[in-house]
Amino acid sequence: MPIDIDTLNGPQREAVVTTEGPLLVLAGAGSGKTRVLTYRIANILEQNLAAPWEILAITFTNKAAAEMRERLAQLVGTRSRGMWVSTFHSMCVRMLRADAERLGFTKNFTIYDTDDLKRLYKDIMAELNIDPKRFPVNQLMNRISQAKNDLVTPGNFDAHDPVGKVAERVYERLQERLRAANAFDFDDLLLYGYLLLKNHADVREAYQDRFRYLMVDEYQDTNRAQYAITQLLAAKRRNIMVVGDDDQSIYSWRGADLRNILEFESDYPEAKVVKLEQNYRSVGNILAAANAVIANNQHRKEKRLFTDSGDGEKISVYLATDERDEGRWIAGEIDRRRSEGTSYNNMAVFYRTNAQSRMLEDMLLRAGVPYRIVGGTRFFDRAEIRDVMAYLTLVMNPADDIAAKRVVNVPRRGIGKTTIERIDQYGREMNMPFLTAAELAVVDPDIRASTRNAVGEFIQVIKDGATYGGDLRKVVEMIIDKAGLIRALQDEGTDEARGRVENIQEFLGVVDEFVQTHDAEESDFAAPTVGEDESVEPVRVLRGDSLADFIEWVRLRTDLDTVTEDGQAVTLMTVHSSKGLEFDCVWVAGMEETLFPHMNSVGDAAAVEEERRLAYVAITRARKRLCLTCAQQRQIFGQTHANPVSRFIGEIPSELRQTSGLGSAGFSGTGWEKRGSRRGIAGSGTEAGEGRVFGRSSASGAQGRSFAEYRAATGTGRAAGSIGGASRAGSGRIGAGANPNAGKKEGARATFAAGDAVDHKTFGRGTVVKVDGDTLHVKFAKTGQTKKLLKDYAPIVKIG
DNA sequence: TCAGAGCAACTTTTT
DNA sequence: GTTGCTCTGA
Ligand SMILES: Nc1ncnc2c1ncn2[C@@H]1O[C@H](COP(=O)(O)OP(=O)(O)OP(=O)(O)O)[C@@H](O)[C@H]1O
Repeated sequence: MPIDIDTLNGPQREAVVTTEGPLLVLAGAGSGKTRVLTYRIANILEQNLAAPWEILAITFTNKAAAEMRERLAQLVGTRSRGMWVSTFHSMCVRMLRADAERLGFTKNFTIYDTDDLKRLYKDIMAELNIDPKRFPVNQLMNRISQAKNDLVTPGNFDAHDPVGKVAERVYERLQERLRAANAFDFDDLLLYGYLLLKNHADVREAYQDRFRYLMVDEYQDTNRAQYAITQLLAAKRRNIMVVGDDDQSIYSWRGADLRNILEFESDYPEAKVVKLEQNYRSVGNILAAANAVIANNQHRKEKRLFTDSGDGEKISVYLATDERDEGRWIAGEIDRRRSEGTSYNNMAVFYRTNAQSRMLEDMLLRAGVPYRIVGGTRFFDRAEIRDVMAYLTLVMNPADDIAAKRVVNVPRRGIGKTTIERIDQYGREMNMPFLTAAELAVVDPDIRASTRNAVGEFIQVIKDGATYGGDLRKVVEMIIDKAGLIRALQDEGTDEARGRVENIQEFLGVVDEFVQTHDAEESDFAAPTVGEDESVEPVRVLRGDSLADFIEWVRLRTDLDTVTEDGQAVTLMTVHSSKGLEFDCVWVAGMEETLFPHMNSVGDAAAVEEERRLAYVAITRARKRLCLTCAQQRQIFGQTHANPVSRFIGEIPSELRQTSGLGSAGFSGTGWEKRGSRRGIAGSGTEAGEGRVFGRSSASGAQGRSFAEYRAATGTGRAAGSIGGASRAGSGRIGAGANPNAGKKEGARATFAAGDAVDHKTFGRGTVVKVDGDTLHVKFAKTGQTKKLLKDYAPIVKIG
């Protein structure tokens, strides 16, 4: 089946058939860059110019990678199987797994996320006697992260300011500690990936020989490390295609450097440049607005961008009185669009900062609009899940001190701060991992016998864990069991503990999901090895049967990766997360000065330009309809601020806009949005036990989303089906609107009376014991306490 | 050694 | 509005 390049326009086709030599596609939003890249790969495969293992495609997120793989499968069927389509970070993990020893690490290294890393920083700062008051951890972390992204190693770190001097010391110690723990942080993946290629010529050549074709999407947001890796990989064959839009560069704070794409032509003087000028995504008005806004940036390459589709509706601007009104209006509009036939999946609400999601969530909840949130607290960030992960990690990598210290006394074994400190210090003096030092502590007569026993017990859990074999799910279950994590929680007997147990059990569901989505068909080609025969097809490695694979998968997973078409729900996310996506209807909330553009950026011309690019990204995600909202006043930090309307709104020509709000104009309420009345969604009651009305687990308190919600959002392909009823039940409860139709009519205008069963977003289920004007007295089952709540404000709905 | 209370700083954006 | 830290009393 030849691929159908007739659906492409002239320049797109040109890019697709230009298979040899460097190629730059620099083009505006929605012009089909990603599509071109995908078709180009399909074409290369179709023409037998390269085998699938000889092609490397880099995307910005894992989700984008998965989508591209899927798209390729549609185009060329099974031929694309096993191809390396991944993010820079994932690719580096693979490279490092193959050759970790060269860098003084072992294959079973751990990847530290921000939370782990912060612990390590605090540890180091205590060790080096650095006062976190004078030198904030975050500041040091940023500084060092920046250095890593710029490929500055501790030896080259040359700072003269006070913070820099301190950072220099911390950086040096950090790398020592990470190496000792056999761990990489996110930035290290790139840094060491680069160093591996740079310093080991034979390894570098193996990669250069393997990959005949190299393609990088979203090239405008690559940082120095990613750029350098790309350069090294492409150096030999120079068959590199990069795709991007300088107007969509929004990650400079993470080290992304526009020069990488702007200077592509000087890096590769023989490069062919293709411009795409037709936008296939948005209607005329939206495109005109985007063009007008971005034109205000001084430092950019002028680009033409047109569309053949009609003007469409005007851009609607809603001036809300406050953030509550804003959310309420958006919910109402979503409802309206939905009744006009747009599915929830084709709608999205964006915001500049994660903190803004709270009010939006609350209002959608009241409106009965199902939503899913991208970002914020993740399921895997919950304490109990992190504990489980720490045990698993430790079994795989006993040198991981952060993990060891995290769970040495979880569940409570009576190992206190003093003992931990003692073991830690001994370990550091003797230059050995915490776990080894702990082993010696078992025979240390200076430590109480009971404590020594407890330490011995802990070590045994880890040692036994390493001997378990077979089925991944079984292994994980056995480790959890041996550690006694569930038992300890059950003994607590509180509702909160029960919620945690539930989460751990749901975590086991994640393991199943992982195993099922990583079957033999999904296996990837093994990493290149030194001296391999180019003509022989590399073996394909199943990356889904080991603890190491699972842990890596969890670590590199982001919430964005969980956005699927499964279930009907509106998507809520930051503008940053929306890059590369598209929706029929888009609402952008918080279009105010100091929020968007953010106050930290105002006053710095370059930063304002980046904010404007961000606005450009937001606007260009919309296919048919765009609404921008702002609030006259808004609570930030618990204080009320009155901010002017964002300059970006003013930059949209007024004839393209239609303004409403501030009072009543343009809003036809239906009654539910009034304070005090609401459409509670009586739980569809699919889950055994307590039905959850809210997206958060009522049993486990307010931290993070419930797994049910998470899973609903994940429900990837086949896994969703195989989890079966549970999964479907889950997807019915993404966010608020359990069943999109439920509660729509009859649930409206709920008032409260004594005896009503209610569900509170934070406190869970309860019963109204008394109604006192606007004040409800609710007795909550979980705490047994009675709380006074203002019925107009509390996130509460009537159930049953 | 540990739990709970009280308090402080926090939020710009993420692989 | 929350999360993580310190302090205190048992
Ligand atoms: N030649 C074409 N004919 C019809 N539709 C097209 C064509 N090219 C692209 N599209 C559609 O336009 C939309 C945008 O394409 P794509 O996501 O590849 O653009 P992009 O340039 O990568 O966008 P952005 O930079 O904004 O992420 C997609 O829905 C795609 O299917």
